[in-house]
Amino acid sequence: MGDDIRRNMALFPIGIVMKLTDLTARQIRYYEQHELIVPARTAGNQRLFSFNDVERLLEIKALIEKGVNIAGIKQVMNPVSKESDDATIVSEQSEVKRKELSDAQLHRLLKQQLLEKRPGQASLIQGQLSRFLNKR
DNA sequence: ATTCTCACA
DNA sequence: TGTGAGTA
Repeated sequence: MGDDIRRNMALFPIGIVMKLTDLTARQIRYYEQHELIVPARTAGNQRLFSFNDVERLLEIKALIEKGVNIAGIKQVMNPVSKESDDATIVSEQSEVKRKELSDAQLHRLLKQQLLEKRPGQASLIQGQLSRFLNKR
């Protein structure tokens, strides 16, 4: 799997992930505390999430809605894999260029991401995707 | 304007 | 989990 790195590239800040997953910042940080996700951090201690993180959050959200608690989710979900954690922080550039990335290049990545996922989960993601793209 | 940690009338 | 405080 080559583009595995791309899936683990830390791209977006918590604000975008909130719109992407419909979770509150509180919840996202809470799940991180319980090691359900391990987002990367910028030099300024800002969280940077990857597609993997977002997908995991969507899975977590689905389970939570089914009444599963943190303990249960930890068992159902594979504990954050080995060194596959975000080592590549894509952001941390000039403000302007950062927005360029999260607009043009992001669309390209999102498209690829959707193509590689199975129809079932892909549609699930597209739902969140629409809301994300309608941000302004 | 955003995000972060901490703490609880 | 929400939310406000005080930062970076």
